[in-house]
Amino acid sequence: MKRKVTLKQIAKELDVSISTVSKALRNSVEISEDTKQKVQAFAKLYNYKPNNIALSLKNRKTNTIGIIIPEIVHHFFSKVIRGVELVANQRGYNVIIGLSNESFAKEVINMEMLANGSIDGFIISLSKETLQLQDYHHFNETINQGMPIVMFDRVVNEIQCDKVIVDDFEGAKNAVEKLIKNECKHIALITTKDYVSVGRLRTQGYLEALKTHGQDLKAELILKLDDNVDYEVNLDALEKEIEQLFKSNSKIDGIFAVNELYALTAMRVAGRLGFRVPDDIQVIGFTDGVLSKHSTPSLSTVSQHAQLMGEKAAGLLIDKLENDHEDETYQTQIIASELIERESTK
Amino acid sequence: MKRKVTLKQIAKELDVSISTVSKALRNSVEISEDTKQKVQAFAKLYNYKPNNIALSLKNRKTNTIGIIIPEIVHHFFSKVIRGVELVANQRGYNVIIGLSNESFAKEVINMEMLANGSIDGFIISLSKETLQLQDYHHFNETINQGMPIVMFDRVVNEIQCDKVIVDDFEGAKNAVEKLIKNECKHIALITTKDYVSVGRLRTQGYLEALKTHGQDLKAELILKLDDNVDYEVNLDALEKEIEQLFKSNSKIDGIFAVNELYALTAMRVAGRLGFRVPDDIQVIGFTDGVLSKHSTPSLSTVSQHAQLMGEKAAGLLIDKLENDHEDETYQTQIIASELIERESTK
DNA sequence: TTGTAGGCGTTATCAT
DNA sequence: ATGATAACGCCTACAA
Repeated sequence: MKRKVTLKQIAKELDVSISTVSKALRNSVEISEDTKQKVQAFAKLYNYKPNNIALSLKNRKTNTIGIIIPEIVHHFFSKVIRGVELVANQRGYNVIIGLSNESFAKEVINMEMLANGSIDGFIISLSKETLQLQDYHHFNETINQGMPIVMFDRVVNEIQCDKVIVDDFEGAKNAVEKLIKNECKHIALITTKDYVSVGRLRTQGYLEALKTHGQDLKAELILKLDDNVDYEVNLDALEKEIEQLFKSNSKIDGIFAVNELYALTAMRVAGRLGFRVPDDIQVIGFTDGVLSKHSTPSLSTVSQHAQLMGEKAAGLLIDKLENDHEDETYQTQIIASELIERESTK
Repeated sequence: MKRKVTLKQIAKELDVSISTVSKALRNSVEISEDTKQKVQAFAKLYNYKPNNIALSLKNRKTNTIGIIIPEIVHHFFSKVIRGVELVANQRGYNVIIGLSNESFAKEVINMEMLANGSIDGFIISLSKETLQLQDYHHFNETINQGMPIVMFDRVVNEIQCDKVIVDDFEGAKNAVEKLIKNECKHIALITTKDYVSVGRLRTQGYLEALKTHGQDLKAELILKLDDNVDYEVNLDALEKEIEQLFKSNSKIDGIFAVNELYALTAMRVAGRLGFRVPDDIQVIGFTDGVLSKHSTPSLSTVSQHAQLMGEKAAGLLIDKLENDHEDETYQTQIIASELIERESTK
């Protein structure tokens, strides 16, 4: 077992100084052809590669970016990671991941762990708990220490940094307008409580669409669910809630749901109650998930272009990292959402 | 903007030496209570945290593990990552990801990038291209340099290292036996070409089950698909292949498919051809995916316990990293698969 | 053309 | 009780 070879070892073997080796390997004109040959041949033979850690310490630059997300077993987030990784790799960066698991404490710990020199900058989507607590001190501290942050999707005004978001408001509005155009007169909304920023914006889009098209807002058509309940493991509860919605509003002919699970469950419950999708009820969800495409009927959705978000976020971060003149201006890039029509709408 | 504070700066401010500060912060008995108080208070005030990179260089240990996988937008792999991250974090490690995107070249590049000091060890699942080329030099080189590797799921005998696999053979055999017990007489197999190790093992499990129960092996019941075609974006092609299978064997009453997509597509095609699942045809897939649970009818599957695989892999790796006495013995942990019965079987 | 020295931030060993 | 020094691996300004 041959350990990784260092400059020092090469220098010793060839009986020259460390700096000669270093220069020879970087093809410096200071070094004679002869020595260069010798050194380079030896280095190649022993497969010399500079030690990243030493370089990081010397250059005070790790060429690594940290991404903190609430959950990884989730299509949206894994697509974002793919985008981040793609751009990061192209530009010579590694990606280190931290999962907050929707917990404020884990988010803080993860960030502190990485902020101590391990990475050059963060890409982050806030945990639900952080959104509820509205405690953003760890972000501001990180930024104050000169470490740039790019936030995506779940962002918040209180933090001054670059952001990448999807146009939740417009996306929702378009979706609901589509339903209106398809002659839905009683469009229900299945959303989350307002502290989840994206849920709030999508709700606003729904309201705006109704208003624009002169449809009355009926409170009983709006179902606000507690996003802290894990309905994925507690499907029955979700179904009950939605069933309730249908029962108290027999005229519902359209549904806009702010995520995939709500939308699919709504379709299922509708089917069970004897409604036909899309004939009796049309449904649109808001998601990048796989289930929509494979469900029967397949679900029309507002796509968030998750991978693109990741690419943009990585691009913004690396631009900032590589721009010396500390740009103290922050931008928010808005990714256009896209309505993908499938079988659940006419 | 206050940059991260270092020992040096604290020493300067308090007019003591760097080593005094270092010792004081680690509560060394060598240092007077007085000085300790002063130093610790100051450190706390300026939120001093040791620089990870400097520690890594000094200790020749990064406390970071690298995970190289073919794809991240995939339930199985993201669950594995979650498991790895969970254990890694518990034991004080970070996780850095590299995506091979099923490409041999990217796998090699990613590994070389990380092997130069950035991490202490690897967790890897081979890319399809690597499996085809059967070129494993990069793994052996890494191992030779003293960097431990743990492989999971897509493993290969040629590489000597710890491994975590699911019992593909047994899992497949059990699934097919379930179909046999449910009185299927003509069980089709939808699988991949043999170079994908897991595909091969699952195929063998199918064959074994038939043999054990005295069912004849009929070549026309086996559909071997080219796993290089991305059927996810080319669903039509997949449907055609499967339709062909049905058409040439009108008596098929059971299907075992080695992944989720094949199984779901088979169900859909079966439905379209007028068969009813599970009454006319029973179907079992092999996967940890979400689609199975949410499809109609929901799909019975062999679960791989992906997260557990990740946890085990991380545990094995960290054990090896923290055991000085270079254990030159390697173990292969086999995770028991589990047949999850849903609506696609009786 | 080659080598020396200093520094990135930390800790450990060995003086004082 | 405190401090100087060396080392981890690398690079580079400056000597020789």
